[in-house]
Amino acid sequence: MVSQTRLEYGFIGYQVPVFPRASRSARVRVPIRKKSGNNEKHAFEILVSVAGDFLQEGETFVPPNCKKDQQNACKNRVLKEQEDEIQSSKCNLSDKETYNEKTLSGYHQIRTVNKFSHAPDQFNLKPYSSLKGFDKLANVSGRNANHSSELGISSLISGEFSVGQFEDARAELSIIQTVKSETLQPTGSLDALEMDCKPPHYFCSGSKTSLFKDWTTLGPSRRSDTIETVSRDDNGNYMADQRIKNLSSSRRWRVSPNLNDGKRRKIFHDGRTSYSRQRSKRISPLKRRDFFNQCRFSGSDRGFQLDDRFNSAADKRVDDDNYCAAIRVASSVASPHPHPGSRDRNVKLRIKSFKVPELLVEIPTTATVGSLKRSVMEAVTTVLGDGLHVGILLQGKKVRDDSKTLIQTGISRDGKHRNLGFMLEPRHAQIKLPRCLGEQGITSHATSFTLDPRTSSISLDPPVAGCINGAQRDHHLVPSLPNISASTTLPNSQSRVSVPAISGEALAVVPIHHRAGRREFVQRRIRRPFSVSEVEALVQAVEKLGTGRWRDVKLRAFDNAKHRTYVDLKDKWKTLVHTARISPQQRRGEPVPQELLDRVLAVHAYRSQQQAKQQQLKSGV
DNA sequence: CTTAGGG
DNA sequence: CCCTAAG
Repeated sequence: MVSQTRLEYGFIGYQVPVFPRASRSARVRVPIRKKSGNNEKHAFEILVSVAGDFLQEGETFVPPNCKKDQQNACKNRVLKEQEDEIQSSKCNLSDKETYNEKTLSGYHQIRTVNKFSHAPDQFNLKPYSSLKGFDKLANVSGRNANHSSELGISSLISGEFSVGQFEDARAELSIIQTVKSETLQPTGSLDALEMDCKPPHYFCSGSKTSLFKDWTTLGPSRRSDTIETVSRDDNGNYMADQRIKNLSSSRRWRVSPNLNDGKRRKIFHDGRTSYSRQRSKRISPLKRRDFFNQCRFSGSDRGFQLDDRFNSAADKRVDDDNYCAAIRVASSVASPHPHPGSRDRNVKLRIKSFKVPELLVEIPTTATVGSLKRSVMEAVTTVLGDGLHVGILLQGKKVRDDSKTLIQTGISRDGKHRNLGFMLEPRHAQIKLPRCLGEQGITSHATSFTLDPRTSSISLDPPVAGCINGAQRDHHLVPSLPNISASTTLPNSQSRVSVPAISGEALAVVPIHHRAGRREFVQRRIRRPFSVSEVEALVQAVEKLGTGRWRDVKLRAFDNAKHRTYVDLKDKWKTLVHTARISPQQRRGEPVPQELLDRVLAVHAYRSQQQAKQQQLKSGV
């Protein structure tokens, strides 16, 4: 039985950011920046650069421990050659076929030469159905502000999206063994989306280590949608990087769409219900921890300030919330005479940007491109449709009272520097779920799905079912309820189940500072059994270096295997020793040649002996 | 960040 | 593979 190789894709295109996988190993960020010239050309560059974030199994790579500037230099070299390649191939970017072929193949070659192994995994989501609602979204007026914007957002979200990607991705799929999504989208980085009564535009964002300094659009647009670019300053980039660093692990909203019926779910409605029910059925004890981890929920007072042009203390306060989508109102242009008492004046709010939570798609290599597209589609719609509500952020503070007027809250005054923000937040709170209570952090829908290549069906990932399911019962309560998770006040996650001696009343009013000590959940790495040749390499290295120098072993024998950390190697050695000791009948997986196992035992025995001697010496002296 | 071990 | 105490 051949184990299924799977791909992990991250997405950043249309406001679907990718966050770094949690890992202790170094991660390279991908670059993208704005240029104001030929958008299609840029699209290509971006794709190339984005591809740089995906490492292909079995190929060499820049060692994690290599100096950062070395890495960058390396990357730049790749990029340079890449660009040269483009020039020489004279690929016509306006011709989609040519564009795809040239760029991908060209890039592939170059990166191989340069020991970079990447796969193009950039997707851009293209709204191609009616964009009704954008007008509503753009113009929010009077006391209906909340309602209006929610309408607009809902319309936007409910709109149909197609998933654009390379046409020849199929070929790539067959080549790529595994793709890791790397950091593409730092938390809170600028995701400006101009939505001024226009269709959404495509863009991606970069980070400090970007090869490109600015923003640009992503991918050729099938439609004649306007493409705009939004720039961000270097300082913003830097800050974004800092944030990412602090996060140090990925936060994903994993999506578990149910595609078995082949029908498109209705966002915000029936889909949600049927969803959770099915998920809850599939929860397995195996994933209990993940389940717990994913129980965390986004408090209603979190959000992003995405637009660097609005940098402020308030921005910093919320900037590492990358679960919530946020909408930034660029300017609230009130009437020329903003009298406090003039209630019938309208306020025009222009939403500058918002952010969609991260999502992760896991899909077998044998899946078709079509199914991949479908997967992404489902992932996106599921995340978006799983229930969001709109939060209002005024000068960094959450406006909870829905009954206040804009004037009362100050939203209508002085449109220019009001720092008004909208947040798209998960609808469901976890507050009624004791098991989730102590969990730090947020996240209401963290789900995942896998796609079966044969049936093209998407299976739901068990872990998250229960919490979401449970939470949904309470989703009406959420928007103005204080988040009582009180997690940050608890010593640690040990208090997860049994809440310490804090009265319920106290809990209810404990202010939440989610970002402090909040933990992300992390996608468990894909299991990748060691091949015989890997075992061979490992044994050889250990024979040479001995046990206890796993970093050196890594460098020596697995330097080009990005997915094998020294901890992995140490663990593998441990299991090898175990395997060597048990009877062959008890062994599982690909059989390891007895010869290797003998060597394992020999080395192990020798090292143990040495260690014992050391101990004796110590105690003797 | 690495090691070493338990889970 | 994950998690983490220790160094």
